[in-house]
Amino acid sequence: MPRPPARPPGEKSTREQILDVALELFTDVGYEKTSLREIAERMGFSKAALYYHFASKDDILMALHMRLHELGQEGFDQFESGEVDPAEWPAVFDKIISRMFEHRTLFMLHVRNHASFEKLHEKGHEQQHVDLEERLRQILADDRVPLPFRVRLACAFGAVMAGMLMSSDIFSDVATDDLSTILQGAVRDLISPAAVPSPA
Amino acid sequence: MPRPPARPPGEKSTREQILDVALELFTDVGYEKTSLREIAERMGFSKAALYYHFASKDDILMALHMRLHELGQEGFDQFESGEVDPAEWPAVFDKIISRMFEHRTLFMLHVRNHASFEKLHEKGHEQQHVDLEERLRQILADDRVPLPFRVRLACAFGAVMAGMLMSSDIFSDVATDDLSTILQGAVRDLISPAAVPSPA
DNA sequence: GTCTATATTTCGATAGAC
DNA sequence: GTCTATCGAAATATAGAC
Repeated sequence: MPRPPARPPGEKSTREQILDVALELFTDVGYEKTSLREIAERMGFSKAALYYHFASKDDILMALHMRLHELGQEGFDQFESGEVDPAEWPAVFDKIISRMFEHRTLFMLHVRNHASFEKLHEKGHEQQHVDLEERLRQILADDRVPLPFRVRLACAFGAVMAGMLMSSDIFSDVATDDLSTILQGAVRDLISPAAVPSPA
Repeated sequence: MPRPPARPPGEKSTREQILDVALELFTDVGYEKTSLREIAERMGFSKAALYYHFASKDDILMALHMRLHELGQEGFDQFESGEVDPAEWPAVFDKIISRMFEHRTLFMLHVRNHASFEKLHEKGHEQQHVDLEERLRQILADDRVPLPFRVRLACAFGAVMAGMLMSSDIFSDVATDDLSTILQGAVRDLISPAAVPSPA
């Protein structure tokens, strides 16, 4: 079989470098507004060269989608395995928040380009994988969990997103560890069982 | 002076109708992906007719920006007027959440098209008004307020956003009043003074 | 206020040489 | 793996009639 590497260790493949550049541009310029010419320019080669590494522009976006998807698998597996025990959620969330922080750009990419990702889903790019967003949707729609709890769970994700968003902006001075700790405390107040009134 | 109306009461002007259509399309298709042809089609007239009501595509987006901006003025004025008394914030937030809920699409438009709005700001579309986002930024950057509190304030906005996002999706069955109440409770847990540990 | 027709630009994608 | 050159599609915007 063909062996791809023969690359100095610790050095990224051209393909991965393209994805890094695309991630940055797509996130703060927007997917539609970012042209392949712009990506190629930053990479130091021509637009056509991109087509050696990716079949299309959509293909680049899809590759970034997979990055997040693989990341999310582990996190969500913890959530869904076994029974839903709300008492455990804060602890589980602590880990999830840390992981989200490490790859916050990836999350922001999705928030900021929601429409483009939906188009991707509709088009021929059918994949047999269960979408990350779809899994969250299922958890939030689970009738066995009281509604206030589920809403607060959604809020928790939103809160972390907002914190991450600001971390690269207003709170950029603050150490990410401190920020992460504050966020964990906030999420605890949101979804710890004591905070959620049980329905009548 | 010229008088515009002569329109049956309760009926919206063509300009406002265009904005309504644009708001919907920009929000769930995306600003860049939405073509003027698509807007015109829904309006029942041709693309060129749009240019009678708006100078450019950007001009439509700007008009929608102003809608949110006017909305935000009142809310933020409460926040900034007088001293910053954290004890009052939860009460103030209750009102703000209600207002945000009424116009949630407008907020989602901004979240989902952040890059496009930034472009608008850079371009020649200089306006003398203080941007809504800029005002929030200033509040969150105010050193007189302890950091954990400010981060939690950011979280509160994120939480409400997430709740609103889901309200048109997973929680679409739930009455908006119920949802609003749950959100208010969640925000209280996030930013009530008791919840925030005072710094050492 | 709305139309048809068209100018202009930009972009994604392909072909084929090296 | 990267290049130059180019095609074809689609979009914004304008001109001028009605």
